[in-house]
Amino acid sequence: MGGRITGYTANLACGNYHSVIGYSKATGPAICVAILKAYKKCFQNLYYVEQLEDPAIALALAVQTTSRLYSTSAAISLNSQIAWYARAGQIENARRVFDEMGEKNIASWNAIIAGYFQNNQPREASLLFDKMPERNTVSWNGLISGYVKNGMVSEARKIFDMMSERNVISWTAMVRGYVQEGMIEEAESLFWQMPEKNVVSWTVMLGGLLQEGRVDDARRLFDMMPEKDVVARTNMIGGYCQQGRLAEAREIFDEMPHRNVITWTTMISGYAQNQHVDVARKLFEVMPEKNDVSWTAMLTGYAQCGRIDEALELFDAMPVKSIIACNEIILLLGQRGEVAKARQVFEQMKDKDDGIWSAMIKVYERKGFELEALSMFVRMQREGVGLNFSSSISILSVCASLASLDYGKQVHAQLVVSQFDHDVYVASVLTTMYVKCGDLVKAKQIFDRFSLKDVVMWNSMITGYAQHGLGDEALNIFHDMSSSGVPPDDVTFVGVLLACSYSGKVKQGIEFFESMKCKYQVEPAIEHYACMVDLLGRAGQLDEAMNLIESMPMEADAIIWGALLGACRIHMNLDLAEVAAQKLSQLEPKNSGPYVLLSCMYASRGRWGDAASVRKKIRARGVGKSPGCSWIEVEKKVHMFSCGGSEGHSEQPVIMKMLEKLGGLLREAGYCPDGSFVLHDVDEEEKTHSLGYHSEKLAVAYGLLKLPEGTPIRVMKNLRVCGDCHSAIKLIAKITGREVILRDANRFHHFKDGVCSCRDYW
DNA sequence: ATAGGGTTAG
Repeated sequence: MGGRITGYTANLACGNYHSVIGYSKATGPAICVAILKAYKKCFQNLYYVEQLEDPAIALALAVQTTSRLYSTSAAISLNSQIAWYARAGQIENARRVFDEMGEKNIASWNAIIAGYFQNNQPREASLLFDKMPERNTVSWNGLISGYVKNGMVSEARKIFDMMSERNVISWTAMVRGYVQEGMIEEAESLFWQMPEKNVVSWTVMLGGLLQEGRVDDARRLFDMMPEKDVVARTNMIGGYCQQGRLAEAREIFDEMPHRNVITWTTMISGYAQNQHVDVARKLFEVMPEKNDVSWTAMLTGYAQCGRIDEALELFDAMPVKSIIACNEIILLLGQRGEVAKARQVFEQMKDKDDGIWSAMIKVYERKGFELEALSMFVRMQREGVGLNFSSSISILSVCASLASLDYGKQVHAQLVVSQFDHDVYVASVLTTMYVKCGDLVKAKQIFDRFSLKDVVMWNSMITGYAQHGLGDEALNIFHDMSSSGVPPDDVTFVGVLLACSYSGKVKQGIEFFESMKCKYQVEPAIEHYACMVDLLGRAGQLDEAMNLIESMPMEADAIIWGALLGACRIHMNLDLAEVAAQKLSQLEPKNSGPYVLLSCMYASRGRWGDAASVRKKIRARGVGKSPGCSWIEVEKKVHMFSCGGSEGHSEQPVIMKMLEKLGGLLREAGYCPDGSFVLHDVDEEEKTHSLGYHSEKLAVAYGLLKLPEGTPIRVMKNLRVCGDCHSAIKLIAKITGREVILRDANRFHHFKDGVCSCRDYW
């Protein structure tokens, strides 16, 4: 029987799985487990074999498959069952087997203790260790490695010192512990003290040096090794690859007597990560055996150098789609804007980790599918998936752009529980969220709690104050930032310039703009020019603004022309407005907004002929408003408005579909639209108002009028309020005597008694 | 089999 076990091991190592199965004629319980492992490798494209978490099911499968061929009966020992359950993360089941078993030997105790360590319960493990009737070296070593796994190196060292008889494994585990904590000197000194070393100990030390980036030291150690096996060589290859020293890596690779999957994968990923994807692909094609890790390595190689089509092709061909590969593909598809496809990959995954959820949410957030992102968040809550660092940041950004304070607070609460809120970056995003939702007090509270602020933190507060027109407060923060020693970056100056712009500090703004380059070494980017155009324009210096646009080192974009157009509206400069509107219509052919605005300007001057000719231009281009819908949130009740659709209601079904979808999302998100749903088809409105009303905004205004008296109106989706809508809301605020706070893409508008208090509204 | 080493991502 012993001989057969050796045969099995050798065959397993060489990948001759069918030979392994051939040995099962004379099988015992231990062998049966081995067969299963062989099966797992052999049938790796059978997903359920990979998924076996229950030894009972695994056993049934083994008996079924093997007995069909060789009439095998088998059992898995109770000790193995303990380990099996523990590996699968089912520590309760492991404990049940342990508690129910009649006679426990040392191995049973060792197994359950190791299980608790694996499942990150070091305290329970050490309690059990104290209760053990007798201990052997395996028990002591298990304790060392258990503590190391849980990052408790000093505890491990105590045990190590306490042991009366240490073997190579005890020493190696301890060295590994120091390596893991980056305590490389301690690791080295212990390593050289070892009374006896084997390949594994050498490899652990080698890995430690490589982890520190000391490749040449590692190579010296490597050359000193009395024997080198696959693992040691693979380790060395990986080290060279990480430094981009591919030639040296390849030399070791070529000289190796045996290579396994991991060796090949290491080499392939080395090439892929160093801009040699095609070389990697050639190796990938010839490698004798691939697993999902090799496929994933190849895939990420393509992904990282932007060869998306090849990455997708590889993904489709993958027999087992690893979580990592799915993650990569979801992000890639997202970048490409193929959001629905990304969602499909997401839904098809059998088990999702928290990273996958954040990837999907990130895609939605980046691509502007805010409601979908929120709906994913709600689904996460329902399925008990906690927020992690990345998903909480995405959700907070979504809350910020929807001005959804309710969800924002929910996320905040969870961040407090998980203590992620101690992180400066998270806190910065949190601050931004409160700012965008209009809660400046809360934002400032969070901001003040951090004594060590980073740039992002400073920026979010400066920009926050600036966006609310609190120029002096913003500049005060900038002043504090300067004295704190954190150097400002490009974002800081966007905030500073905005602050100057919104509070009319023209001279100061120009000074900041000039000093950012010479004093702070921040090169002005297009955003800064946009701020300056805005600043000069608002102040009525339209020619200066135009001169700046013409002298810019880069081509002006839609934001810049939009800023100029806005300024023209304030100061009624029709000539420049024509220029700006024309540029805008070139840059954004589908956006009819600029021409609508222009026609309004002519109309307000009584120049009906010009207004009509501009509207003709809009029609000639065939641009209608794209169908869309918008919602407002009033005391947890949702009011929805449809808008757009070209003339003749041709897109009405599309809109209705969108509304249905939106309604589903909102219902799922915990709103109760039934009974408080207001659907407005605004095309009707549009007919009665001959001039270019922005129907969506008008719908909102109309909706406000219909709200029950005394209803507090808090926050809206970020609408861009255009002139006509503005007067409508103003009028309604006067009629109803109700206070309305409305968030624009740029700032807050405050309507009371028919007066709007936002300073620089055009 | 119960203790020690290597590969894929944010």
